Amino acid sequence: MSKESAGENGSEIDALQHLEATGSKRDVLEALSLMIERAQLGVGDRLPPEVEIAKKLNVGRSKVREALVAWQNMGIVTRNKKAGTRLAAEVFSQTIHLPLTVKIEAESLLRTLAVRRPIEIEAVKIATQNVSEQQGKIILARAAELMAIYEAGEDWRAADARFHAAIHDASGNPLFHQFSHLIQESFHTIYDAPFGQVHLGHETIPLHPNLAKAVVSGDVETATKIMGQIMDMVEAEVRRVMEGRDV
Amino acid sequence: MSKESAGENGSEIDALQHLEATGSKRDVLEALSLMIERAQLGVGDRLPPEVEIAKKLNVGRSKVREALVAWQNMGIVTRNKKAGTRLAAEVFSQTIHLPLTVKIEAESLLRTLAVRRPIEIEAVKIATQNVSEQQGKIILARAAELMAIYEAGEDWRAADARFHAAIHDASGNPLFHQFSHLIQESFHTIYDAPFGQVHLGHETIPLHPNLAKAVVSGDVETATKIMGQIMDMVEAEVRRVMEGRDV
DNA sequence: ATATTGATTTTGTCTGACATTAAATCTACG
DNA sequence: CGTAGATTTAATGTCAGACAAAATCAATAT
Repeated sequence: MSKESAGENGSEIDALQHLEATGSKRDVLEALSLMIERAQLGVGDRLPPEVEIAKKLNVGRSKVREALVAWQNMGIVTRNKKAGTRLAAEVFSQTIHLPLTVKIEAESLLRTLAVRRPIEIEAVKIATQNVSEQQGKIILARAAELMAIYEAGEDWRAADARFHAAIHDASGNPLFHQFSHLIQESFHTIYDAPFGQVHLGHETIPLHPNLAKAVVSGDVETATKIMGQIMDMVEAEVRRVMEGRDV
Repeated sequence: MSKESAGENGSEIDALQHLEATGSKRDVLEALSLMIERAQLGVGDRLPPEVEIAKKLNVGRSKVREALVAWQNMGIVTRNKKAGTRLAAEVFSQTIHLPLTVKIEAESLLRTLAVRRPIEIEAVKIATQNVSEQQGKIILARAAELMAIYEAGEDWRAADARFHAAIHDASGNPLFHQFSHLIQESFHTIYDAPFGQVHLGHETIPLHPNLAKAVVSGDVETATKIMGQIMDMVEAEVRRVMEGRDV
């Protein structure tokens, strides 16, 4: 949509004015999001070549590559030799009337959740079956810590990540940790800025101590049920945020 | 285990004799596997620095980085500045008496399956609920193609991948495709060589046409059940291969 | 009309240099 | 003698420039 190919002479991409990226991958992605919004790029449209992006943002081409590959892994863009980097069609197939960046973010967040949900449930199931005494103590401690930080009104997101990491550790399968890490990263690289204030998922925090108890007591059914509830609540919250920005 | 730090003077790592890597990421990982086995490296032991590996294998340092980062993402190694790249403890915690490379591969394969299982089941569930008529035709066609190739005794692995890809497409969520792609890649980058001949999972092929039918007819319960069976059978087959190499 | 060849553009890779970081070593002082 | 802090050093992280490979597009020949 919009103008089919944005790169015919490369002029309107100049919406990407240098933007003072400090150099982190995250900054690069944010700048690109903004650029996409400014230039009104849509399905299949091309992003500027790596070298141009690097020049404009004043970072190395390797950094730009790293960022674009991250998007590629998330299914947001496709990359081919000569054809360049293009916005992946599927991501934008359902058109809604939000600003494009928010649209990408919220939709991707829901897609990410759809993948995260079964992983978290499986992880907690295996963890509940295999948890050692020491690991159980860690899980309980993390839950208590999370609750305390939450009730104190501070930023509990890191504590939340640590709690889930403890469960992944207890599962004994490092891949759960890794995949969750990947997902976590996609949350943060793209969604932190717009959704940061919303403290996505805060309604789920009071459930976590009960989840911890179920895990250490070996109650698989309860543990997986609560984890499912948590995932459902996060999803509902994302949808609510989308609605809120809509209208 | 083994000699604690393998890099004190870099001499015994010379087991990594140049090995004629043709340059693909896969080749680099294979060469490193072999090197680890030769040098009898164990938990926490260090791999040589990137530059050395690159020099020995006659590839660019960027290639070596790419390969090591892939292993890092799979949880096989940890990477820190000065500390270098080390074999991750968790991966080797259960010591069995297989050659180290096979040990890594089979164990990692099982771990990978544990993550893949819930993803595939969730994907087929969503796909069954959302599948369009056209996508259904594709799925049926892929299943038929897979069956034909299998019965002809040819290599059906690519067809199998296409079948699953069709289901992921039908789910409408590109992330399923991406995650599955990541997993598929870990299968191939590490496990293809030793397990290639085994044609891992061949017992499951006759189930696929029924799975396709269940998906297009909207029968969620049957579809998820068959997918679960398929995953179980692959896992059982991996375990059997491990046993076979044991003793 | 179709196939082939060639030019061009863009990503992919290599190389070498420098920045950054964290371990290891050394030094000074209690 | 031992510990805190400063210095050295070795490894990954980043950058920039050059070249390789590939895919598109155009021009040409059959």
